[in-house]
Amino acid sequence: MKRPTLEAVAARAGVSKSTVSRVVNGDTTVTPNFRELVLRAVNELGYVPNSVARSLVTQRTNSIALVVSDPPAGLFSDDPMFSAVVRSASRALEAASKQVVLMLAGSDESRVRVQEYVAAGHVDGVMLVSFYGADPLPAALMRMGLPMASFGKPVSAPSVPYVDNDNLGGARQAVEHLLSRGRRRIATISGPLDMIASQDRLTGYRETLRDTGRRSIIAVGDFTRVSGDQAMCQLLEDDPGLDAVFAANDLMAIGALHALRRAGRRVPDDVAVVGFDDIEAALYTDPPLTTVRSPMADQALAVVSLLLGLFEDGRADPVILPTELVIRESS
Amino acid sequence: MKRPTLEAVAARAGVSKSTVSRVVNGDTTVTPNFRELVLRAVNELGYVPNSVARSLVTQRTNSIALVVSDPPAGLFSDDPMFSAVVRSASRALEAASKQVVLMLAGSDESRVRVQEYVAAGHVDGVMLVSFYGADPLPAALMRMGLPMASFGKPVSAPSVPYVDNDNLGGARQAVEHLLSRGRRRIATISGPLDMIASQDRLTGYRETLRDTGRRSIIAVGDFTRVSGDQAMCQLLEDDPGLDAVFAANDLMAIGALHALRRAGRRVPDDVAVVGFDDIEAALYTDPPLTTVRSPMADQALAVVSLLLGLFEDGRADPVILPTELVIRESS
DNA sequence: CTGAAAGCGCTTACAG
DNA sequence: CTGAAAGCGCTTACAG
Repeated sequence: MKRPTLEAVAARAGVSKSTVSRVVNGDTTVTPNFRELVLRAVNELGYVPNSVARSLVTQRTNSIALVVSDPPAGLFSDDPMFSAVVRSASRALEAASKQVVLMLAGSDESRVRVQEYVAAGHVDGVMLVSFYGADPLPAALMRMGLPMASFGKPVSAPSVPYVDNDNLGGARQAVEHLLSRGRRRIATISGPLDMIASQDRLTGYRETLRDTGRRSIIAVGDFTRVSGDQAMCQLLEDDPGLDAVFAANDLMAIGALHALRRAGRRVPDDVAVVGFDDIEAALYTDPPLTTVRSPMADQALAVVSLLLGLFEDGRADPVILPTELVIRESS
Repeated sequence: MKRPTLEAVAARAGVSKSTVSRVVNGDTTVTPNFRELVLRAVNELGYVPNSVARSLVTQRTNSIALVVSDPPAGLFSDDPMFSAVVRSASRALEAASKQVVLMLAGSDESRVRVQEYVAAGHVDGVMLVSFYGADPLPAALMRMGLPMASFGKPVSAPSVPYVDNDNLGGARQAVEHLLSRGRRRIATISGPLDMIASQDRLTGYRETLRDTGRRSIIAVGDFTRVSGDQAMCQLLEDDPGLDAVFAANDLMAIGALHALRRAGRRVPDDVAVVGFDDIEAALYTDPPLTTVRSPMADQALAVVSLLLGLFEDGRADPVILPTELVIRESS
C-alpha cells in the first residue's frame, strides 16, 4: 500500500540511490545499461518521486498561487470574468509546467490564511487579482519578497508588475462610438470608485465627453447585475432624456437592460447601451450587447510571462493590452 | 533574506529544537517559561514553519485537489456553475482548514499531469467534477487509493462516493409544473447523453409525460447556450405546435429563449420555458426564467463532508440533495 | 517536562 | 560514470 521510494528502486535495480535519482531527473551522464536497469525497476514498482521530499531539497515547489482577493460580498467571484481568469491562468501556467494553487481571499481571516500559506513556502510565486480597493493583501504579499504579478494594478501595491487592458482607451472607444451614432446625452454606470480599473474607465468616459463639450451623467455601481439595474433607474430619474449609457462592465449593462425594459425604453431606439468585457452572455442579451473586449487569455499569458521573467531577471514591466470594440445591436 | 528555521529559533531562545517544535504545534506540556522564550524568539525572527519539511515527516499535505475534468471544448469551465463549484468548494474546504489545489483537466496531456500530481503525493484527497462522459480520469484517480469524492456520479467510476442533486426529481417537478399550467406539447432539450445527470433529467421528463399519456419531443444539446439555441430551432421545426420546453440547464434555456425570440414566439404566451440550475443570469433573462434549483453551496459542503468522513472511517455513502422549483415569468 | 537522535525521501557536491 | 555521505527543515519516539 505504501508508495515505493527511491531506495526501493535502487535496491531492485542493484544500483545506488544517486544513480536512480539521476535517471529519474533525466541526467545524461548515466550509462545506457544502468539507465535501462533503473527504468525497468521504476516501471515494475510503479515509482513516482515524492515531490514533497524533492521540494525540501531543491527549495522549489513548482506551484504558483492564484490569489483572488474579493470584498466580503464576493463581487468578483460571481463574475463570469472570474472563470475566465482562473481558466486562462491555469492553462498558461500549465504550458509552463507549473501547478496552480487557487486561493480565494474573501474575508480578513482568509487573507491571513493566504499570507501564511505563502510564507510557509508552499509556492514559488503568486499571481494576484484583487477586486477590492482597500485591500491590504497585495502589499502584505509584496513584503514576502516572492515573485508576484497582478491582473490589474493593485491599489495597495502599485509597484507590483501588472497586466491590464487599456481601460482608458476602451472607455474612449465606447463613448466615441456612441457619439458617432449621434447620441447626445450619454450617461455612464461606473464600477466601484476605489478600484483603479473603474477610475480609468470613468476617466475615459469623462474626457471623451469633455472634449466634445458634453457633460457627464454618472451613477456608481459595483460591477454586479443588480447594481447596474439600480444605477440605471437612478440615471433615468436624474436625466429622463438620456439616449445612451456606457456601463463599465457587461454584468452592469445586463442589469441596465433589465431596468430599461421595465421602464419601457427600447434599446437601441430610445437608449443605446454599451458594456465592457465581452463576456459570453453579451451575445445572448436582447438585443445583443455592444461591448469592449480585451481577451482574458492574452492577459493570463502576459501575467505568466511577467512571472517567468521575474524568476529569471528579477525585472518586469507593466503591460497594457489594447481593447477592441465589438459592435452588436444594442447601440 | 533566507527564512529562519526551527534551529535558528532554538538557538535564539536557548532551548532545543524539540521544544520549539512543541510550542509551535501547540503542545501543552511545555513549561510557561520556555513557551514564553520560544514565542518571543519566533516573533523576533518572524519564524514560519516550512510546511514542505513538515509534510515530509507527517505525510500529510493539508491540501485537497479540486479536479475539473472537461471535454476538450471546455463545456463546463465556461459555465457559471463552474465558478459556483470552485467558490463553494474553496469555502467549505477552508472551513475545514484544508487548502484547495485547482486542477483543470481539459486534454489527455493534462489528465496525465493530474494523475502524476496526485501520485506524487501533493494532496491528501481529491474532489472531482467530471463533465465528460467517457472520461477515464475518475477511474484512474480511483486506483491511486486516495480518499476521493465527486460532484455527480462519474461514469467511469460509479463506486466513487458522490453528491448529486435529485436530477430525476427535479426534471419531474419542472414537467409537472408545465402540465399544471395547461401545457400540452412539452419538449425538452437534453444535455450530452453520455452524462448521467443528463440521462436522469431526460428520464424524469420522459416518465412524467408517459404517466400522463403524452409523447416526448426531444433535442439534444451539450449544456452550452449555443447548443440550446440550435436545439430550440430543431424542435420548432420538428413540432411547430409545441407550447413548452424544459431545458436541462439554464444556459441552454437562455439559448432557447434567444431562438424563440428570433422565431417570433412569445414567452410564456406561446411557449413556456423552464431551465435547471438557477444560475444568477436566470433572473435577468427576458422574461425571467423559471428553473430548478439545487444550491451548489450545499453540494460543496456535502462533498467535503464525504471526504472528511473518508479520512476518518474510510466509508462514505452517496448523497442526493433535493431540488426546488423556482417559478418566474417564463412559464 | 526537556533534549539528543533518528528519520521522512529526496538531491548534490565530493571522491574515486 | 558511479557511489557514500551530508543535508534540506521538520517531527517524534525514546531516555532521562
